[in-house]
Amino acid sequence: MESTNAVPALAALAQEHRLDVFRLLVQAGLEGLPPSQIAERLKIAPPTLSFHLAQLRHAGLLQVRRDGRSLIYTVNYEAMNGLMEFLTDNCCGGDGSCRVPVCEPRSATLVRRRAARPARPS
Amino acid sequence: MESTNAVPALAALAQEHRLDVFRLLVQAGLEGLPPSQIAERLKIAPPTLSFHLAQLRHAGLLQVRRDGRSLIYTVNYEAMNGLMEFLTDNCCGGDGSCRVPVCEPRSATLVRRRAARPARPS
DNA sequence: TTTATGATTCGATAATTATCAAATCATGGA
DNA sequence: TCCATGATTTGATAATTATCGAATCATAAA
Repeated sequence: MESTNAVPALAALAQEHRLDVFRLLVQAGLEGLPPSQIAERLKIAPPTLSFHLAQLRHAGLLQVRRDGRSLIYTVNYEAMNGLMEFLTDNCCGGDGSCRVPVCEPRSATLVRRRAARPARPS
Repeated sequence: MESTNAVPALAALAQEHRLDVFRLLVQAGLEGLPPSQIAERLKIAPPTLSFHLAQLRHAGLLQVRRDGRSLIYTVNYEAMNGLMEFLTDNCCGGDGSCRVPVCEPRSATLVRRRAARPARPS
């Protein structure tokens, strides 16, 4: 994740409806949900939801696949983890004391420790 | 961190200058930096920077203290960690496979594992 | 008190964004 | 082919946001 991607991603999340949608899909996991169900659960008008889903997708935070007449939206966990890493990059001067969040559904490798840098002269 | 706080926090970060400022302060750690140095490093006009610092502060992401004529801005790590937790809340249906990011400068307890929920019937 | 410096606030302007009714598109079934 | 359903796109409107010159505020030193 770079600055170029991070700002649109954060902007996408910085809206009540979109944040709700994103969090719902984070919880839904790889299975995902169609707009009809999201709209019903969160009480969002279909055109408005469609607009927000497009924003999240263009920001790289969501992926979409088709299943018959339904579209299925899922979280792009790689982008989500990349954003977390970007925000905490070189946290506290990179003393190695902080950890990066990693969310990988049904995977074994879940937490990576940052490479520690030599302490700065004080 | 709740939804009420998360949207303003994300909105605060969803702007190029503010994201740069925040990340610079994340790296600066508890020591922090005065606006004059931030402005110089990031090439931001003082009134504009002041506006952005206020946004970040009102969002709860920054704290400020005074040192003579200078103000010193620092990251509110608790708010930062709360935001991370909120975004990854119940990740992947809460199967316990994901971890929460925690950044605590000069602290020992750095990663907390989520409480796993019983698996849903499939 | 006067002056200098670091920082914020005011005010005006330009640009971006959220919403939803109506129309359109895409797929599957009759 | 025609119809029904799930979803998106268009278009218009209302609301919010970023920027910076000029003015103001706060602290420290002369």
